[in-house]
Amino acid sequence: MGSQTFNEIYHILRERILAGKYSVKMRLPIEDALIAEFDSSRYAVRKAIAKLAKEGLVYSVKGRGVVLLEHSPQTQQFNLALNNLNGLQSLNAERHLDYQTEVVAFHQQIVDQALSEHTAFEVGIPVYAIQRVRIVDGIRAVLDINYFNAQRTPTLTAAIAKRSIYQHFKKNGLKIAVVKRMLRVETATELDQAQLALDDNNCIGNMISIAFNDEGRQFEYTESHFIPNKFNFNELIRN
Amino acid sequence: MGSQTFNEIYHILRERILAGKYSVKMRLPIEDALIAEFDSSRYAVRKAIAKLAKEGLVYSVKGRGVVLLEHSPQTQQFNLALNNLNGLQSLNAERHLDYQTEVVAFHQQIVDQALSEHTAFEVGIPVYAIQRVRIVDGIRAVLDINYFNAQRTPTLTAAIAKRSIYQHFKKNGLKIAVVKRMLRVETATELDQAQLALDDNNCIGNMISIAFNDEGRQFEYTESHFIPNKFNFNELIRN
DNA sequence: GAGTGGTCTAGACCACGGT
DNA sequence: CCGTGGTCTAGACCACTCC
Repeated sequence: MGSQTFNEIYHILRERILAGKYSVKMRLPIEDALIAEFDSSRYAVRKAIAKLAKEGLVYSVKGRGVVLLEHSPQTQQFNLALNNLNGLQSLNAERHLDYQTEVVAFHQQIVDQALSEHTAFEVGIPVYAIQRVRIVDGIRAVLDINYFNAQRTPTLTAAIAKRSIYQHFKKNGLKIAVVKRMLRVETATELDQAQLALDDNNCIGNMISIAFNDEGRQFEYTESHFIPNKFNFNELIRN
Repeated sequence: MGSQTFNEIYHILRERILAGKYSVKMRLPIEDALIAEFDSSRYAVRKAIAKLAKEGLVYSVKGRGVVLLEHSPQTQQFNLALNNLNGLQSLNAERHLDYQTEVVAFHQQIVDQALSEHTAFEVGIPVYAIQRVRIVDGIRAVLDINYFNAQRTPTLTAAIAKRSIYQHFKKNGLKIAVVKRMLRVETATELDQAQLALDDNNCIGNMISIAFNDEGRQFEYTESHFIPNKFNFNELIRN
């Protein structure tokens, strides 16, 4: 995978940028110069630059060139992307926090009208309904409320839910193609108050995820309720 | 702009997808068929598909084809992207809420060590420091705390801050290239409690934005503190 | 093995920025 | 005007999926 032309160019350029090699002019060399240096095609060079741009390191201006973005320790921190598809791991996975999981509820049910309206699952299909608390550094930090389409996921058990559902999916050949996410701040419910270490806070962050397999079918609806002051979400917006 | 080949193909395919024209097979026609139909190059067709994928409508699988993602009213809602570069407008701009602005504070200052550490501005440079409350539907919903590099932005006044700073920038030729964002949930400060309609809630959402001009220079650091239960942020993650 | 998307090459012309 | 990135074409070969 890493031996693709554009990826090699990307990695070399990235290293040079972070080492400050282009910081005098605040510009990347022009495309023709990079094509000559790497003895490759324009396609590969442009794809490498596009990857750098997606990461927030550079910005292309038509008619002028490829500009480097200023980067400080603070703005660098913003580059730790939220691109992890896994469940809790997406929350500041880079810290590699140790955590335990407590399964609060585990059962199967049929989707009714009310559940259908917010999960987007069809009425009548069977789902696994799971509630788990994630204990991070000894703190009850996250309440995960999952609904998995039972027809599109391998068989689940409470024991699997205590370990890693996503690893279980991976082992059984379920491929996650796309996740749509929504973030909001909400007043804590009684369930949140009971399960999470909110201290004096009476609100939670709610990360709603809808996941699709590689056949385009939704197999998951999840709400992750998390305590304040602990988790960050990063995003990059390009013009 | 809209007459580019790939953009035309994109719009046509998008319309067909939303009209359900491909929903039987849950697939897009293969690339060669689209090349033939639109009498264009593979480049244009692939670029159109890439745009659909970025939007969360399709997903390409090597060796199989381009799969349509299931879309329901709920998952469609997730497509309203957070791609607006403007300040408050990025918060659910599609609703076109009427709002008023109250300028709470407006002054110039020099960046000291403490301010430098969280804004990423260099110590010693002059900045505009502005605090504004956004009153949405009569509710004090957002507290914007802005710092603008005075050397890289056109002259600002309190009157401009009451209207639109971004329109003022645009008129004066400042181009916003990239915005890096961070989202978190925090315990409300005394300032938040004083300025926002928090009711019984004691937390806020905090959207931190660092904006760069098209020369790659940071010109803005902003914190937008917003009340719970009112704003949503969407995101799409692809594998 | 046939079908399909991913990568790559070698060109061409256009649109925009700066001089 | 020149230099630059953006779009586009016409091909080629590779990697993966499915039968």
